[in-house]
Amino acid sequence: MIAAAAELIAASPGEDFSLRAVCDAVGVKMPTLYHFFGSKQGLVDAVVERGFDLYLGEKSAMESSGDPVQDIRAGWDAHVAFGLAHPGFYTLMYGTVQPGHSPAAQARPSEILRGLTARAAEQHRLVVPSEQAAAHILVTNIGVTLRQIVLAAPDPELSAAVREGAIAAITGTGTGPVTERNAAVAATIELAAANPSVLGPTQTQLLVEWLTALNDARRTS
Amino acid sequence: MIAAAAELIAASPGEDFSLRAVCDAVGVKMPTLYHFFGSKQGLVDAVVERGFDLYLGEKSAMESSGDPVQDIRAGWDAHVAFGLAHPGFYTLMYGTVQPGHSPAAQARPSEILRGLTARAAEQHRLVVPSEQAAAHILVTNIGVTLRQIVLAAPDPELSAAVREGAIAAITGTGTGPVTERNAAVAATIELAAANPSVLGPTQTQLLVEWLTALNDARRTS
DNA sequence: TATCGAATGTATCAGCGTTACAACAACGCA
DNA sequence: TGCGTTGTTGTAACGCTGATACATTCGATA
Repeated sequence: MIAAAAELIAASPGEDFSLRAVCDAVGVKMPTLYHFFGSKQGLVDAVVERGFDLYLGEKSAMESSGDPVQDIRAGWDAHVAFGLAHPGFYTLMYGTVQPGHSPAAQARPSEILRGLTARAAEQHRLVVPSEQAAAHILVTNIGVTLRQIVLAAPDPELSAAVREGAIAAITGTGTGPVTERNAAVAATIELAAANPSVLGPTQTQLLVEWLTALNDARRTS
Repeated sequence: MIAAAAELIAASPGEDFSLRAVCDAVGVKMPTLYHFFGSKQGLVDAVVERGFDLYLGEKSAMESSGDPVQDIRAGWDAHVAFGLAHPGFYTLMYGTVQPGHSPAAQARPSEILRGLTARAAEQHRLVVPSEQAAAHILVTNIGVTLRQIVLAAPDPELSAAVREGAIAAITGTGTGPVTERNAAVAATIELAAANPSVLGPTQTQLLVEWLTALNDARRTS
């Protein structure tokens, strides 16, 4: 039944859908639907929940690269790809505007993102608090995805530009503390992490560890 | 009549509104409304148009600072402020998801923004094409505004951080200039060489070699 | 004054989300 | 085997929605 509703939603993204159409598609009458979901919002919530399951299913399929910032990059692209592939779902998940009521299921992807920014913060690679970095990434990621859906015009170049801009903003490779001496180390870490093919993944990993140690020593001195 | 509709929309942002409620508020019957607006979407379009008029009215009240990037900053803040002040309007203007159909009135603010980025480009202050810079600013500005409305949690700090991140991304004050990155790597090499006790002499030497390779790879790319 | 078109009220339609109520099946228990 | 309880489903209806056909009124123009 959820599948039928999802199909109708996917068939006309952004449009509203009729409970009776869902019932007809399943071959059931309306009280049955109300017995299980209680209201239309209940059905929508169930569909959204399934949407997040689908999203997280796709996302968890990709293993971690070991580098949190690289994982943020991959997560960003997966986020955009999911939104463009399932605009109906995505609209319900992130595009519905009801001040105060935000789907509880949104917490799960946000938690993953916060985990990544927290790891990045542990490595002293963020120039803003971990929470704000996660919010920064999330809000720009949602913004670029929703905009592409609204305009019905995928723009991978814009998505990549916004992604790198956001990452640069939270890692401080450009904005604020350029004058600080350890900013140079932070920028170098980012440069190495963003180009793992130059030294190879293993040496890059080691390099990042060394630079982190160097940065820590500098901070404590 | 548009005012009455606007009032109802403002009264319950994100919610749908009833044409009959509008008619009752104005003291008129439905055929009158349909005579002037043709359909509900027609009324909504008229309200959106008025919303943009209001928005541009506020915006044009502030004079240009003479610096296009500073104007982009001011425009960003005005955009967010308008969205938070009139979430109902803003949702209709930028938050409705109907692939293919985007309000024509959106073109006006976008035109202003494109004018600013074009001026910035003339001054050689952008590292991306003028059009992409405008899209970058717009998409992040909308994203941060919509998100604050959805969460019903104004966050000026986040807005400012995203704003500076976006501006840094298009002006290249952070990510772009290769020379700056090379300078960062070079500075890190000096730092490591000056503190061989942190990693030990052998690892420090290896680190310097790697960083040199990384710097060369960056320079040639 | 006569006429035409714009503006407006009356009444109605199909469709929507939601619900009260009755009918039915499946189960534990005597 | 028979009974009652519980969970599920169909019938019918309510009030509301956006939208429309039709008759009517009003004002400007010729």
